[in-house]
Amino acid sequence: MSANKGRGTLDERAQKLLKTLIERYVRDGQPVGSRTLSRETALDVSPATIRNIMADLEDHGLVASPHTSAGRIPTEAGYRMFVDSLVTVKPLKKKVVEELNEGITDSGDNAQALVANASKLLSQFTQLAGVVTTPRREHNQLRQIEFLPLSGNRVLAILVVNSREVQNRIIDLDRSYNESELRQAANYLTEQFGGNDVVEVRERLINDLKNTQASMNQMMVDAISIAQRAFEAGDTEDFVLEGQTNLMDFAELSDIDKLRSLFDVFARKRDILHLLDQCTRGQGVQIFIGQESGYEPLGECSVVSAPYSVDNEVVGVLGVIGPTRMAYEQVIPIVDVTAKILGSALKSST
Amino acid sequence: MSANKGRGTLDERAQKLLKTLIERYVRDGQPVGSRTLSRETALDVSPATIRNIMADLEDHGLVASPHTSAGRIPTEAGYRMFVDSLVTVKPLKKKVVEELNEGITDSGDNAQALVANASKLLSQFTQLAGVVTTPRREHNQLRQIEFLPLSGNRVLAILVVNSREVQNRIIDLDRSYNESELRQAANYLTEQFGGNDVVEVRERLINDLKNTQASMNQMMVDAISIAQRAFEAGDTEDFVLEGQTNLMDFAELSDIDKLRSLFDVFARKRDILHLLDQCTRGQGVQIFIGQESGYEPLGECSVVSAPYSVDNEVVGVLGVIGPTRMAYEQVIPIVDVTAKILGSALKSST
DNA sequence: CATTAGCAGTCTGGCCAGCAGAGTGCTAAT
DNA sequence: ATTAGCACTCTGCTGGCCAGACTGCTAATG
Repeated sequence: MSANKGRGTLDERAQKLLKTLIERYVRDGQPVGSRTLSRETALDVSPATIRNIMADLEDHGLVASPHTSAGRIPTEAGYRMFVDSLVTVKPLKKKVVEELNEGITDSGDNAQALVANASKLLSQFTQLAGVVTTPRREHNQLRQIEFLPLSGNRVLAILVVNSREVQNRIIDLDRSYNESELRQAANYLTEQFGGNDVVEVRERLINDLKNTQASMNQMMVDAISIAQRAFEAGDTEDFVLEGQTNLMDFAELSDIDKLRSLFDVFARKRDILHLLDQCTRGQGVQIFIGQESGYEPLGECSVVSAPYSVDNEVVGVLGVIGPTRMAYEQVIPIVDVTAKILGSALKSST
Repeated sequence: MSANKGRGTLDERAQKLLKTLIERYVRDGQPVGSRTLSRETALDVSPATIRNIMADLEDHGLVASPHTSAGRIPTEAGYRMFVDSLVTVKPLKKKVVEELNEGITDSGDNAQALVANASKLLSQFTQLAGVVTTPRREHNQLRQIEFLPLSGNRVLAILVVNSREVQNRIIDLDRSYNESELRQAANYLTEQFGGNDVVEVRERLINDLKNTQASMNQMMVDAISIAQRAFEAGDTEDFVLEGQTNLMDFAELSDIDKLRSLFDVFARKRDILHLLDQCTRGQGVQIFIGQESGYEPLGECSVVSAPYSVDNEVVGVLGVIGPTRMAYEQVIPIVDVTAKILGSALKSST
């Protein structure tokens, strides 16, 4: 038994064959036979030899045949090996990078529009479904607070953070406040905490309320309790999915039931968010192949994702979702570059 | 030739048969034959008679047969007649109304959440796709204006309207303004225009700028030109679509290409918005059947919609989209009631 | 004269056999 | 170790066949 058999490492030739097999299979979706493979490679070996090697690859669990007299198709393990060590990512053409850059930069300057556009571009350029989580900074600088009285004991709190994001929340209070009370409270808070991190502000608020309650006048106490309520609910995390209809073109998803459960997962959002969350750790492009994601409806799908950062802080994840049989060597650089562009676009708009 | 033949009006018996034919066809999607129809009705006529009547109905263009030896299925004209004069809408059960009511009312109190929930409920209760346009009032009462300086000549304008909606826009100006200038301008505008209708404010702004420019001090001119910019861009109208995956269960849409073009229309949004816009005129439930919508991808779909109002003013449209073969007698009251509930829910949250 | 029974005609959908095409695994030769 | 050759197998397509379901027509009926 020679080195390229059994559980050992793979022959270089075998690797090369696996690579071309996957590339070929990705191209036209048909199981690849030995004859085709022998013609495709420059190795100059006969189909018979290829058949032997294919048997080895099958032992390794890297390829499989759908039935006796079909060619081979890659298994998930095969794809895994491919993306880990075999794939040669083509650097993107300058023109493509420019198009991406313009597409994102030109999309107005609010964060939501940038994100939506990035998602659209991802789906356009890859012909898969693009997905981008809304940015979510650890460090949100509080700029200003306003309170407006509503009916009953309710108050509309408006927080301006990071100089262009506006959040507003309705808070229920224990008693009603008039306009001037609220204005005083808002001014006090803005003065006191403006320029500080939101999380930090929240902590200081909690402390202040506990420790110095006695020494503060009623207005400040009120202001703080109002503000505390306003900070309670964190931002709702979310993502923008575009081009999901692209997925309907793939034969492996033409089964309407599979497609439906896939779309249902998208609509439910929770699972996808959880999955994307995992991509936050680690930097650079990450790939989930098929079952690796742990979600059944994503069974025959892969996720290629990359976190994007502003000021060296990871604020979100973007990527594409498509069938396991996708052109990784093209998708990977697109995801990679888009993440970088989006990151800097968000930065420059701050 | 008797009264129920040719282009004349329809026999009562013929109408009854058309009705049960449609009800039956809606139920199980199969062409309905004369034998079935004779058993289904209490008319006590033989299949042969039914066949004669069916021939009449076919002359009238109300039913058609897919091929020689199949039963009949309703045409679009048939459905049209059905919904116009034949259908007996069952009033909803109290329990259902309550569930709808609670489902919408309990969904927090911002408008966006209410709308999203209404859409979800529509899709749940009908097993079709639910759609609700975001409310858009003619009369938006301006409550307050704030300006915050950004980098360069840009300013973040925050408008509070109708006491709980907050809009913010970034505007480019011809020169930069410092914080105190902006505050003055904001105060001036809020004082001057607070409580007025946004559209009206805009008009007054344009006039003021033209007529009295000379007599105003620079600050006011600045304030007005800033505000004018802020009012320029109208609200972006939009809709919330839920449960589109429900549509994948219908046999008439199992063709993946039809499904795709349908979903593409949803994603493009523009056409759907235009279609829904048409439902604004006229009150009560409106129905588009198949080609009537004028949009090709909606070929085999119907839209059942109703406008919803706050304070007697129509502010949006909601409805469901599903295959032409849908249970109108159930869908119609659901849409109707949901529109009313959503309207009053929006009112009470003002 | 409307209604009905009966009958011939027709279209679909499922089933099966047969066949070409593609590819494998094995064996024996190089 | 590689390769040529061969027998074998599995798919996908085609055409024929048959049962089932309806219709439209004609002639009979109250």
